[in-house]
Amino acid sequence: MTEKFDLHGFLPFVLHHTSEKVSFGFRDIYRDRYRMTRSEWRVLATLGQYGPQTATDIGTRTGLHKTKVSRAVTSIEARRWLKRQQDETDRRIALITLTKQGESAFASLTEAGIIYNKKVRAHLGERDFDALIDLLAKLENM
Amino acid sequence: MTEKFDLHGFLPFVLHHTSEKVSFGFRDIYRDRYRMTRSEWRVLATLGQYGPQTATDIGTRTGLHKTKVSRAVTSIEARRWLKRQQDETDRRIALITLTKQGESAFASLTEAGIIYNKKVRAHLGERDFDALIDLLAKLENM
DNA sequence: AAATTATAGTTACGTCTGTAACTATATCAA
DNA sequence: TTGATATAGTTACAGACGTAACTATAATTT
Repeated sequence: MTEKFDLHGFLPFVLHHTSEKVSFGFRDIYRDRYRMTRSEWRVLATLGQYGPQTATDIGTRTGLHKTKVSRAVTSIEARRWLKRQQDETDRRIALITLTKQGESAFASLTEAGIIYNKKVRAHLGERDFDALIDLLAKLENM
Repeated sequence: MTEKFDLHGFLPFVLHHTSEKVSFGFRDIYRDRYRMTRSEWRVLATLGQYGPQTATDIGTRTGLHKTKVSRAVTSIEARRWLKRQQDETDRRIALITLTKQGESAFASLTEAGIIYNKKVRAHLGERDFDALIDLLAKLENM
């Protein structure tokens, strides 16, 4: 007896669909306001939230591939939103730090992010929203 | 008083990160077995699950942009995994149907999909897994 | 110390994607 | 009926991405 496959219960499919849908609304904001890609936004947000760190740290925290991180860092650097300073004792790595302009772009986007997130939370209901966040966090630690 | 932004509670960010992580494992399967892209797999899966339908239907069900659907359909057609037959009364649309080869690729991948999904379900726990699926479904209908 | 292996990060190349413009057909309005 | 608008789907172009190969440096092994 073979089991039946059901797309609605297939997590990679459902998760991706929902993720894209939820991301759209906020993507418009950072794209229209600053012409940023998703990778760039994710790198900026990680630097804003966790402070100065290496490219590898950013990759670990965002789940972005190191080439995406590298390209995003290069392009954000070109806007003067971050600076790199090479580590003296290990010259392979560099500490990446947001500039004041970078911090202020981050502040501007997080302000919009909080509003956006509230909308989603209201739509879904606070209880369900919080439960969802918890479940996703649990899933990330697999 | 300004609220503090927290990436861990920001749904677009968390959702995308988790989605990519969960998708990786299964992506390897359809990529290595058939050299398919994610869009192609999603189109194939939708045709397999819901049967013959138009490109617009596929787009609605997958959330894929119509250009992605168009390209995926063209490339799956080139493998002889689907056929299109133009509607007689509305010649803008075509009904897309899997061939036997398409059905058998779908069967092969869903078999692997069921196994993969079970692993994730076991990891997360059945109760949590089912709760997560329900919450995502609720979110999709926003 | 020299050779080997591992890690951080970048780059080249081909593929995939997003946007906008386009073709073709159908529907609606005057 | 004609003209205007809407819908289905494709395509061109530029930009983003994934893979693998690469450079540079550090750590480990012999």
